Amino acid sequence: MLVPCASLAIAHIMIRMADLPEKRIRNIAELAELAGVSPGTVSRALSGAGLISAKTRTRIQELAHAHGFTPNAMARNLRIQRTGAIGVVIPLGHEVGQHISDPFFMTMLGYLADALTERGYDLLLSRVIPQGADWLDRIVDSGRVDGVIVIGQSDQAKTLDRVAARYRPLVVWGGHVSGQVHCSVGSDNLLGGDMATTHLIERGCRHIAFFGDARAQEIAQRLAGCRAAMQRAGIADGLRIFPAHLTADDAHPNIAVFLNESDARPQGIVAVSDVVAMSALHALTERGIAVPDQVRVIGYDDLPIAQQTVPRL
Amino acid sequence: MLVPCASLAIAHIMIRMADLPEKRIRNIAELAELAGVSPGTVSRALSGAGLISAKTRTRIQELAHAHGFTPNAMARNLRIQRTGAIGVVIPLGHEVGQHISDPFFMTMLGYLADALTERGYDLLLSRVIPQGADWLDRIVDSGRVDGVIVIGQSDQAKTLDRVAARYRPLVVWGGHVSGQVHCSVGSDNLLGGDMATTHLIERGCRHIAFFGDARAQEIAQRLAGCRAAMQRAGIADGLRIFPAHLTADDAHPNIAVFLNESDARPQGIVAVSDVVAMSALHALTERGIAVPDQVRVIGYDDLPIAQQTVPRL
DNA sequence: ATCCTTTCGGCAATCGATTGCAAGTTAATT
DNA sequence: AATTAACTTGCAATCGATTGCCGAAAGGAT
Repeated sequence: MLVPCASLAIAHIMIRMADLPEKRIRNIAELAELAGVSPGTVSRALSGAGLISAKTRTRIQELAHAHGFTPNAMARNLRIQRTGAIGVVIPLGHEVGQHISDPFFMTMLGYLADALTERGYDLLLSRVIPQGADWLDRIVDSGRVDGVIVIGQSDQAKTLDRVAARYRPLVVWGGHVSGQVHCSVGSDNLLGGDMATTHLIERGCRHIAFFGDARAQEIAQRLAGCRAAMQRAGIADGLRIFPAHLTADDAHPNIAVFLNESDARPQGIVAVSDVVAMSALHALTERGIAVPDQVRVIGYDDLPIAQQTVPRL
Repeated sequence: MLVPCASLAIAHIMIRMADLPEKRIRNIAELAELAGVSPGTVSRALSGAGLISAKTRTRIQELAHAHGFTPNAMARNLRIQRTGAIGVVIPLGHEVGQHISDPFFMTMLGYLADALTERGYDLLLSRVIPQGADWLDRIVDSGRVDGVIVIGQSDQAKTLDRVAARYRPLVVWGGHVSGQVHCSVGSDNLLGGDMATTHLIERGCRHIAFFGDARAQEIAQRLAGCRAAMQRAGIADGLRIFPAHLTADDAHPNIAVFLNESDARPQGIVAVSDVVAMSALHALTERGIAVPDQVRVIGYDDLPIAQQTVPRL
């Protein structure tokens, strides 16, 4: 006999539901029914500005609060065509092994998160490995974000330009080249590379090693700045370039190998990022090479963590 | 005469639109009209598994691709009640000044982002300063995420328990206390605190300083472990506690002040996190105190950045 | 007491995609 | 050739909230 069992179970459920301090309200319509008004009225009561009497509003708001009801944000987003979220995209084009846990990204992300959440935006993070040309279109057209921040141009300048031509709330962290369509924010890589190199030259370095993979636009610009400074000092042939990757694990052995080539040991190292610089520091101290007495090292990003190394960068 | 101007302008616009390789398709219905089928068919063609003939599918897919059309993810999410995003929440209850840019959060976030994006999930990040009891309800009921990860219990154990009782896809990074309702993942803080302290005791430390604010549950547990180890060694009165905050800026002067109290300088420092430990290292080296010869320091999190300090933690 | 002005709240369309059901078309079998 | 089976595709409801428009009710003025 199934029927008695079923009704017993149902009765049980009903009792348990009655035990609960409140029945769970799932949408505006249910709350409207409970309050004896129409869904539209509930919407106006909860979302603020609509024309509605003060007492109806407070009554409905209290009811909503008592039942722990929060209107579904996605339905709202769909209707008003606004999400309150900014997409942060990290394209890993030239460095497939690089992870978001890289200190540079994390620092960037941290500051972005602070700034955005302080302004009431949420942050939708995607790490993409660009394959095909529509990776950015998918994010931009997904309707899930009000704007997009791309961290690093990687090797995707063409895609960025194409999307930027039709989608305005797009900002790219990275270098700037004349003629580019997309809006980019970032440091002056050319000048930075120049400054770093000049700094080393002024301190007597003649042989300088540049650690970094010039396929990414930003890095290429830093290298160009570095070259310019060397040329100005008339020691353009003292520059050696090592395509160190941006991950610490990768950079470290790379640097170690290089240091073993004893001929023409550089007196200065320009590292393309602080992570690489720290990796270099490490390799140097392991071999008992004094920094900065024998070899000077200069990094780039000025990450907070770089302040904690001994010796400091 | 406005009319000719207007029509000229319109003609101009139309010409420019014709110049474009394709007209922009904004939704499934427009693409359906273009393809001469119904919206439902387009949906089936693009979303994969539906019953539809192979040639209609490829035809529509090519059309969609040619026009750079991507279906609106939010509408889809609303309908299928799934978002493909996991909410990561950082409640800053006891430490209002703490930012996401704190290295511990960043490291956590980095690994989470790697793991989630590798599994096809996006990551919706919110930093909340809990006020009122419904901060977590708002996130959980917003309908924007399929699950929530809370990083750190802060002082919100009650709220976490209440929400966990009705919402299952909720995981909290933090300590575990018997009787708690919410599911937590984390290190064994009690054991960790014990191990760190024992390590120092074994190396001859009798006076030990604990740096950390015990209001947060995790930290309280680490302190308890520390106490236990001291008691076991019969030197329970050698422990001093300093409520250092979790930010480096805050911890540093705190520690400096403490070190100036020359009486009973500790031989060992148990720092509640690596950031605090690094801060302590800093303050010590600034004063020319040898680590680990005069004072030993031990941290907690084992962040990658902690490997880069000299001396190592 | 009647008329006019304001304010309140309900109805229904809308945002864009998904999907069960049924109708229509084609292929297969007897 | 007729009947059945198997596919395709269209129709329309649905997810949950927002909002323009219109009728109803309340308040004020004469």
